[in-house]
Amino acid sequence: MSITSDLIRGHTDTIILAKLMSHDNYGYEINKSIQQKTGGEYELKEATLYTAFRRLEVAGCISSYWGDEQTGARRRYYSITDSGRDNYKRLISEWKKAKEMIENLIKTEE
Amino acid sequence: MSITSDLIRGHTDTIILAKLMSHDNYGYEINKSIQQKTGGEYELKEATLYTAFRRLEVAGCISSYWGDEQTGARRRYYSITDSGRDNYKRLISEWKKAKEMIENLIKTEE
DNA sequence: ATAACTTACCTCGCCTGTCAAGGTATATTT
DNA sequence: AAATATACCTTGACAGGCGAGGTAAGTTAT
Repeated sequence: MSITSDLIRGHTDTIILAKLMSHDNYGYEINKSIQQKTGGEYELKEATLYTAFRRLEVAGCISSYWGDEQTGARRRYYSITDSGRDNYKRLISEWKKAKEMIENLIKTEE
Repeated sequence: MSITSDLIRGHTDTIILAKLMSHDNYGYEINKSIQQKTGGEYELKEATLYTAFRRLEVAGCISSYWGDEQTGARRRYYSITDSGRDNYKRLISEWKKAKEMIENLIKTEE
C-alpha cells in the first residue's frame, strides 16, 4: 500500500471535481493526468475512481455521456454541474480550514 | 456529521502521538485538550480514540499503565515508545509531502 | 496470423477507520 | 435523590479505498 493513501482519503472527490472544472474529461485520462502530476507517487486506483464517479453523479455534482469516438475504446465523459462547482468551492474552503487544524494538532507543544 | 471529519481521517494516530511526545497522558484529558485546541471545532469521538489507542499499542507505538489516583475515576495513562517517536517523525514528514501533493491536485489549472 | 500490449470501461467483496449508541464505575453538586 | 462530571470501554453499522477479477476494441511485435 502506498504511504500516502490514508492521507489522500477524503480528497478523491475534490481531485476529480478539480479536473473537471476546466473541461469535460474521461476516467482513464483523469487517472493518467493525476499520475503524471504527482510524478507517479500517487494514483487513484481504478476501483476508487469509478466508485467516486458513481457517487458524484448520484449526488448531482457531475453528469456523464458517451463520447462519439469513431475508433478505439469507447469513452465515458464527465461534466461538472453547477452544483458540482459549488461543492468544489466548498471542499476547497474546508480543506484550508482542515489543513490549519491538522497543522495545529499534529505539532508538539513547547 | 462534522464538516471536517473526513479530512481529519488518517491523522488520528499522528494527533495522539503528538500529544504524547511531551509527556504521558490519559484518554479523557487528551480528548479535552484537542477540543480546546480547536475551539470546539473538532473532537476525536471516544470510540475512535480508544480504537486508536488499541491500534497504537498493538503496533508498539505506545504503552499503557493504570494511574494510582486515590480518588475519582481510574485513569489509564499512555506513554510513547521509541518506536512511537520514530513513527511520529515519519508521519509528520509524510504529512508534509501529502499536503503538497493534495494542494497540487485539488487546484484548478490555468 | 497471433500474441502481447494499450486504451478504456466496469463490478465484487474484503479491509480499515469512524462513530452512534450503548454500557460501567466513582465522585461531586444540586 | 437526581443530575452532572470524570473516566473508562465495546458492539455493530457504515463508508471509502482497493485488490482482483472481468469485458471489449485497437495497435504493435514476432
